[in-house]
Amino acid sequence: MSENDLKQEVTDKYSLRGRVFSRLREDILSGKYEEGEELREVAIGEELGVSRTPVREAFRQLELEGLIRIVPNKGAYVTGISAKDVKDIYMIRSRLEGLAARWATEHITDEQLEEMEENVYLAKFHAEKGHLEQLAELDNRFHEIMYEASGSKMLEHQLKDFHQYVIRVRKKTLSSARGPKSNLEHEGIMEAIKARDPELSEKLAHEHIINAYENLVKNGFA
Amino acid sequence: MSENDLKQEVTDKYSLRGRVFSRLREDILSGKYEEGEELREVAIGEELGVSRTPVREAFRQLELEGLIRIVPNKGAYVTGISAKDVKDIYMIRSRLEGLAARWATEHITDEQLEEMEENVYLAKFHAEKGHLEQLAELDNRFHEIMYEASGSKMLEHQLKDFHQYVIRVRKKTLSSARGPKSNLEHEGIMEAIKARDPELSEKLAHEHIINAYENLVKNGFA
DNA sequence: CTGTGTATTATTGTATACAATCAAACATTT
DNA sequence: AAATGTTTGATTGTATACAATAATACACAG
Repeated sequence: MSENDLKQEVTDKYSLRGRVFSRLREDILSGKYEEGEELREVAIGEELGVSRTPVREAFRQLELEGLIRIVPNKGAYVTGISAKDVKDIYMIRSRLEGLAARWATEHITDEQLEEMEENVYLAKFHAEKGHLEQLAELDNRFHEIMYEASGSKMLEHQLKDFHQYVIRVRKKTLSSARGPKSNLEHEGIMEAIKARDPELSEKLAHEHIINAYENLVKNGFA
Repeated sequence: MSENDLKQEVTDKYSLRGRVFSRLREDILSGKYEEGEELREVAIGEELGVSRTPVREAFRQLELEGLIRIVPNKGAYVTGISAKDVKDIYMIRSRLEGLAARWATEHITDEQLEEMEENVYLAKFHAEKGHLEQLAELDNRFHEIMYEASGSKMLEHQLKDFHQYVIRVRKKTLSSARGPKSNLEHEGIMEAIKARDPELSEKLAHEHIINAYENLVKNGFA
């Protein structure tokens, strides 16, 4: 719910521009458009059945989201992320996720905690079955719950912005099978939150992201 | 230099849209347009002598920057920042500035270190003279140097995004005279960087932002 | 007088027409 | 043949015209 809360502000999915924005966003993150590829206004417009105007406006937004780079009078190009960028992102996230965990410890509601428990429980099931797809989905959701539980729109916004990069990186590394271990760490964070121990939850959430990054490196990411 | 580096990508100051964007940004941050005020496309366009098209595109960008909020089919409104938002921003910044200081310790160049020393030295002078305007300017610049010295475009981008909020808050509190104390803390951070002590520089930079926030609260910010 | 429905008007959303810019192919000169 | 100038086509930048939407004022029924 709160997922859409923020997004709708920005994407406005009932306007053409909003639909173009969402669609392009998806297509870039899913890898349909590759790094460095040029996006032409008319081509995109024709493909989606709209004029250049909404496409251009969507471009401006995608640029600020960091997904494309617009060179004046030339064109729009899908941005690449360097290995250094990825490392920086994970390090920044490690700090912010720690903060989110701390705040979640202080503000989480009973409903949110319940969803978290359900999430961890379900993930354990899918981990045993080897359902990587569902596992990735639950992983994403776990973090979102924590962002929402932090009670900070500002922090939630920041972290969700980063999340798109994480998705892109996952596509590249073909979602390495860290699932089970990741879920164990989620459980640890959750227990710290339940125990109302902000110090511990922050520490664990911080380490969780560091571990995720190290796994990424181990699995051959540049 | 690197200041414009990032900004130009986004603002493109030689296009009408870029000029509209920069101008509106300034006007909102300077307080010309107040919180909640509605911005009409034609009115802004007429004032700046351009059509609605570049204005609309600028609006989309300002929305993602968090300066205005666009309600579909209704209008664009200057966003307000709540006391809670300000607190969250400072807490988030405290983490990220700490990280910036740590990375700066590892990557700072001789030139950057020199500019930092000059900055602290000059600030000491202006602090004695009571030149609040220059002091604020040098304060901003100190942080920018640190961002640049961090060697991380990602982190630099994040922190500069937040900076606009800091400017807005300053306008509200009429820049309380924390100048001298702040500069002393800058000096401490710089010394830690010079001593190549990432642990210490991170800790000091972190505390620096916390102190800035507490001063804000003490000086009557809600 | 109150509440509801309708017309009016202002404003945003989208499409299109025109201007400016850039890149590449071609021609021209040395 | 190499370097430079020029034309051409494609693409973005901007302005304007038209469509859709929302808020307001007003009329009218109860």
